[in-house]
Amino acid sequence: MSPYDPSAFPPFAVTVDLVVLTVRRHALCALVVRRGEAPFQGRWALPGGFVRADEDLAGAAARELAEETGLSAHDPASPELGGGAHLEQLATYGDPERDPRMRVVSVAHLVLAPDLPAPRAGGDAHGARWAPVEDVLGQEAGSAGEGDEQSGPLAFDHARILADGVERARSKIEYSSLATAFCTPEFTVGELRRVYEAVWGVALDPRNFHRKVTGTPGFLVPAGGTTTRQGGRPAQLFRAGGATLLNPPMLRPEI
Amino acid sequence: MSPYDPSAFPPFAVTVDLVVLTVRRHALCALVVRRGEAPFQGRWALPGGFVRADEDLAGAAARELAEETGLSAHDPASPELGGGAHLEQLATYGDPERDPRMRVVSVAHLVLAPDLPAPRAGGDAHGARWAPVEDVLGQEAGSAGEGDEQSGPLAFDHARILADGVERARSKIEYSSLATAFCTPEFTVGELRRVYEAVWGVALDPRNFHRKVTGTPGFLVPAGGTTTRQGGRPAQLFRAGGATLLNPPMLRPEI
DNA sequence: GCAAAAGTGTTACTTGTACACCCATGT
DNA sequence: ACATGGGTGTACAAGTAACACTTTTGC
Repeated sequence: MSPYDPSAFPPFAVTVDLVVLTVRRHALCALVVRRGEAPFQGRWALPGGFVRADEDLAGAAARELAEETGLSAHDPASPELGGGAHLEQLATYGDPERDPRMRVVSVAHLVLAPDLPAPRAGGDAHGARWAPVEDVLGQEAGSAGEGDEQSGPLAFDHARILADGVERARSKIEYSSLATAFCTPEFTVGELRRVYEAVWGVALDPRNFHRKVTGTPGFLVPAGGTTTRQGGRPAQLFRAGGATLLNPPMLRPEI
Repeated sequence: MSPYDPSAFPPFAVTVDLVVLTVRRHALCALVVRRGEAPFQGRWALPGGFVRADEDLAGAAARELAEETGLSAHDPASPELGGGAHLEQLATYGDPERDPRMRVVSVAHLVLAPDLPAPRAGGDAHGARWAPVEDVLGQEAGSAGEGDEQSGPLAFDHARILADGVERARSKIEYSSLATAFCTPEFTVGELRRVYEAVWGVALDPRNFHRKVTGTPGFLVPAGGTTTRQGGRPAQLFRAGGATLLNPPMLRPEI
């Protein structure tokens, strides 16, 4: 077979799968939908779907995201849309056996969103929920859940995709301002710190954290007001600044 | 269209493209091949080809690499094969217009290899060369070359893919031991330092660099002998140690 | 001897870390 | 008054940066 011969090539289906992460009740959670059809009927899976013939990969991911959650994506390449979630390509999964029916190559995308109302079951999903990643990726298969929420491990290779997405998020907030994507447009230093604590699963020193983020030029810009929504002394409100790279990085505590 | 409906999906061609990087004569170079057919006939492009129906993405990338260079890839997931090059997935490019003939989704892979003999033009490529990335990505279009080597910018969106691969390599050697993939199995501290200098395009302090890499446990292991192949006082030979993560990272000088 | 590259020592400075301590609100 | 979270000061440890200096080869 000659390279790029337009007439002879094996046909593939191309899909996008979404790792949608948020922070809820001090835990990192992922959006999962219940599958309505075989294979893996009744199992939880990542949201996703086919790429259409005329759309690019990021466009397909943004469309699926809107269909499943109502969120609008805000691709860093495109101009700012207020309130949009962060969207980036994660990796591509193309094992010949990953879908028992046919050859499917899936381009996984990572979405980081602020805490949202309960997800709406959009499109063809028969149910949707925010699953704590610790539960769905937990080593003890089938024992960690609260009961009826458990339906075995994720469908297809989605556990692997989710693990890769979580690892990407965990490492990327170290050296970028990505953690602000988990916050509402205006947030306090403490809220941002609780994001780091939930994503990393560690406790950070509030004093040193405050100095670090407020002392990095361009990372945070004061939004003007204060809030007491977390209790205690009123805290300054900030917005994400223009700086996307955090140098020196936020250090993740060992173990 | 229902998700995962095996009968109705738009057909895609899936290819792998390779960003093969090496360090030659103090410069970071990428492998490019001359296209033998339209479109972009006669232009330089990244090596690549179709994914076969029964192979996975990394397998297709390793096969193309062997066909174009004779190199064997050493996927970090699989056991160590002596002398293999580092191979990892880079990103996927799927703009509907990226290939004028049909819908092609390309899964780009990044390969880091030690300095090799002149590339052999394998398979269907009508020529192959190591192109300094500074030349092929240089801002001055058409002026930087030495003359006959120039044939305009890279075909398709390959300039973008190459830029992404170079950026990945530049950032990843900061916090991992990946730079050793550019070295022969046994190398000196000075040779490793020249890799960093070539990839980053900066000069590093030889004394501090030596302390940094030899003082990081597990990064380098003594191989036993010495060499004077770089002139001067004999230098100890090392192999890459088991440590893949470099903590604290090697700091890339500003600007 | 001289140049070149490999290593070691030392010092000044920057940054992270672990605290003690005070501030401003709700109850 | 007290609890809760916000924010500042400070001392110590650790790591970087910029050097001077010695070692061992080839020419």
